[in-house]
Amino acid sequence: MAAPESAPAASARTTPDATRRSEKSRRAIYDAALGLVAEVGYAKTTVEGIAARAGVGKQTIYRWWSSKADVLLEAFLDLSEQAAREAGQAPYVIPDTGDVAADLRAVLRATVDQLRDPRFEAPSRALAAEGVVNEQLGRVFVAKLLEPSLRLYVDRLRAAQRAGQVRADVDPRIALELFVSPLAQRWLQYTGPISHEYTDTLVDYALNGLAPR
Amino acid sequence: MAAPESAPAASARTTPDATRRSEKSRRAIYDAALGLVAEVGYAKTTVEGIAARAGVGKQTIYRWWSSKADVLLEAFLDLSEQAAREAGQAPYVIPDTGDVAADLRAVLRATVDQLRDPRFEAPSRALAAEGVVNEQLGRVFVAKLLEPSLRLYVDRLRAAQRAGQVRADVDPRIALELFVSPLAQRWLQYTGPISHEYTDTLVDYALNGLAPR
Amino acid sequence: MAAPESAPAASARTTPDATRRSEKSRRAIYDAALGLVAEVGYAKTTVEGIAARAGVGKQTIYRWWSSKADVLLEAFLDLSEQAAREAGQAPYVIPDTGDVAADLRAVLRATVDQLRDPRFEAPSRALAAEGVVNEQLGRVFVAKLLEPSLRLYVDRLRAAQRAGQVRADVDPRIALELFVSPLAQRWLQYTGPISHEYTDTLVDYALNGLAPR
Amino acid sequence: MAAPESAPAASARTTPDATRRSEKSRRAIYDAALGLVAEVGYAKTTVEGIAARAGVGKQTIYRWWSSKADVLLEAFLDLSEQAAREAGQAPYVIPDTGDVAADLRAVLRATVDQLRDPRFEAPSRALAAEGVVNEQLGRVFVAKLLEPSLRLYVDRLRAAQRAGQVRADVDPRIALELFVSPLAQRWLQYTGPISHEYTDTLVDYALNGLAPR
DNA sequence: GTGTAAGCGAGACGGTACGTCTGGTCTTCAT
DNA sequence: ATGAAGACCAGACGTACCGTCTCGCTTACAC
Repeated sequence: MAAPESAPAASARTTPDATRRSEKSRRAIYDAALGLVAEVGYAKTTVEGIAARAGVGKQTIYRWWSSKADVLLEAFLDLSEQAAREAGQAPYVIPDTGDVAADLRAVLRATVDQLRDPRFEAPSRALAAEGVVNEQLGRVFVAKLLEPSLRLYVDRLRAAQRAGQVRADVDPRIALELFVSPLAQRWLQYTGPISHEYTDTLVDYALNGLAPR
Repeated sequence: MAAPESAPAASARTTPDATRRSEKSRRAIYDAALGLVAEVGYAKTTVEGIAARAGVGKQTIYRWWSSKADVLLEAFLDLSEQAAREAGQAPYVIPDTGDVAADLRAVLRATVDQLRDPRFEAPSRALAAEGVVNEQLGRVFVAKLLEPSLRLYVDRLRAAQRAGQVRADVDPRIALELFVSPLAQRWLQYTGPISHEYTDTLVDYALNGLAPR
Repeated sequence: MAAPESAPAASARTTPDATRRSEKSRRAIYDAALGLVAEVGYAKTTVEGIAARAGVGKQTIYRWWSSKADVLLEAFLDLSEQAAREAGQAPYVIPDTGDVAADLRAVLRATVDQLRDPRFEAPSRALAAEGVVNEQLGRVFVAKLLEPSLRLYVDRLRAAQRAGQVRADVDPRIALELFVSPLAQRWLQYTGPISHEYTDTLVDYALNGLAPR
Repeated sequence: MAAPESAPAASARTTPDATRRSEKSRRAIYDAALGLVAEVGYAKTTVEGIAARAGVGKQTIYRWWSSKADVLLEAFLDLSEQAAREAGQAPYVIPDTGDVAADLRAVLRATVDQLRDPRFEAPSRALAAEGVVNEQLGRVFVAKLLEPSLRLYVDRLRAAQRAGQVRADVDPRIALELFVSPLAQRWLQYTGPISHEYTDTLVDYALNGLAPR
């Protein structure tokens, strides 16, 4: 009797051959997806609309992705990688000038600026929202996009611990949330305005504590 | 002068008469909406489905609400009020035992417990997600549900300032974010596990600061 | 044994008290119904629309009539009676000048003129159409509106038989259809144009026969 | 000057491609439409019902037809063609035995039988009714279904004229109405019963005239 | 003259169907 | 065999009316 695995197309719907994949279509789909999300928002972006704008058949999308969220996630990952490459030599690290407070202030100010970049705003907000409600996507979003950035904070805080600027007993992964999460929540949930002063204040409070010294 | 038309309302599509509203239908719609969101999730909850489960005509929903999100928001507000009433005498205030650290730990532990209550989880997550992407709803969600709770922290922190347990120069509205936002983000975005130890740690870090004293 | 009729409200849904009926509303409903049918056609005329235009509650319509068709039928009957009263003393009879051919030509010419009166056209066409598909209404329509007119032809043809102008062995009720039905069909089904010449021809063919003499 | 939009179709909502049309769906829709009209009547037949019974999406109906009446008209035309093909060799002509009276009696008797065939009754009555009130449909109904049949009478009457059995000066198109229209009216409007005796009588009256000879 | 019980205007209600839109699948043809 | 195109089944959308059911509010008859 035949091995249960060797059947070419028993259960699965004949996995497509990735080597024949059209790179042009993939790019066009990414561009269309990001463009539509930026222009009309995530909810009004449809697979049909992406296909039409990309000049692609719907099946070409469904062949390679499972859903609108999936397309957008990959498109956004691609955009991020691209942006990272463009950023060039100043890459995946938080500067270490020796003054952890100043360094954190600087990187948070840069984050504030990026959160306001309309190129990123719509898709990242859309993905974050979908991730809230779609746990599977949310975890991928966090793992692929959020955690890599948070890891930089962990590294910088560890260096600060070695330099004696941060208590040795704090868990850096938790510590970073004291200034990152407030910014994230204000951005995501409109719970308050975002500004350089605000993030500066967060760094101050977090490092020095709310209690008097 | 003879008015040719007695119609008073020019633009609106004849606002319904709220005094004749069926309380029974309203309750049935709330229950159906919350039930469906809990069972099949927000995305698969439809107005048609809510109407069917509530034993109500679709028009009765569209007469009083403008969208699925609107129904769910009100349903959840109602649920919250109801829960608050049931909770009884221990209501809208954070206890003040004189030890601000202990008080914050206690209330955050209670919040952790509530976030895990399946009765609240699905609808509040759904509303939060919708609020991320739908600014109008998001602002209502924050104003009606989030801010009232945050205000309690502001009050407690101010008392702590008066008692000399919190620096007089900190802005309580920002300060509270140091322990509230991390919890919120972990819950919303699955960026990490939630536990009593975790929130205890947040309170410690926030009050004492990350820097050595 | 109790009279089977006198029961006040056993099974029925409490028959309304006709003595208290509002004559003003009845008239307003007739006018609204005829007006709407004339303006937007039967299909787009709704009970709701009639009620709104008549300044009347929907229940006032459903209290006295069973359906849109029923309202319109009565409205049209009322209109016909009114028109008949206006027409004055020369009413329900076909003139008898002694020349049956001339008399039939005259009355058919008058019918042609009436069929073209826009005041009658829309409602009578609408009723006729509804009667085609709704047998109950159709029979009432025929009994109340059509048969009384046909009876006049029967009378006139009988007189002609007595005068020796029409074969004694023909059934007048069938004979009249030879000239009435063609006109009716052309009008109802758009199978051909309607004119005085046309009806004159019908009378000629019917009386003299198609076969050579 | 460059065209800002490549969209070729300005007004139309992208006409569907008829070459890709599903023949299976078309047949299923015809069958469902005729079946429903026969079973529950025209008024209670809905597009939704047709789609459901045909196992077809609603859009597939709206893609190819504009309304319920339109579907039914085509379905009925198709049915008629089919019936004609089945009828086979005995086709589109009225027999000519040399005796015009006998021939007309025979064909009218056949018509009576057909009018009572329940397979035809419901849809043709429904279409006729819709045609009364919807002029556009009515004219198509007449042109496609009625006139072709009437033409046969015209041909037969002309032959009778050549044979000297019908007056040379009568217009056959009008003459045929003397026996066809009465039957049509009785059937459509329930103005009287239909039988072979009745149509025999009509032929007699029409050929020989009402006046004594 | 006052009470009571209808009819009334109004319109909310549970429903059905409308005609449209989108999701995801399947089919056809060109490359 | 992939990809563009788009027809297909499915089903939710928000709207329009259906016929029923309260609501107050006039009437008008009975007391």
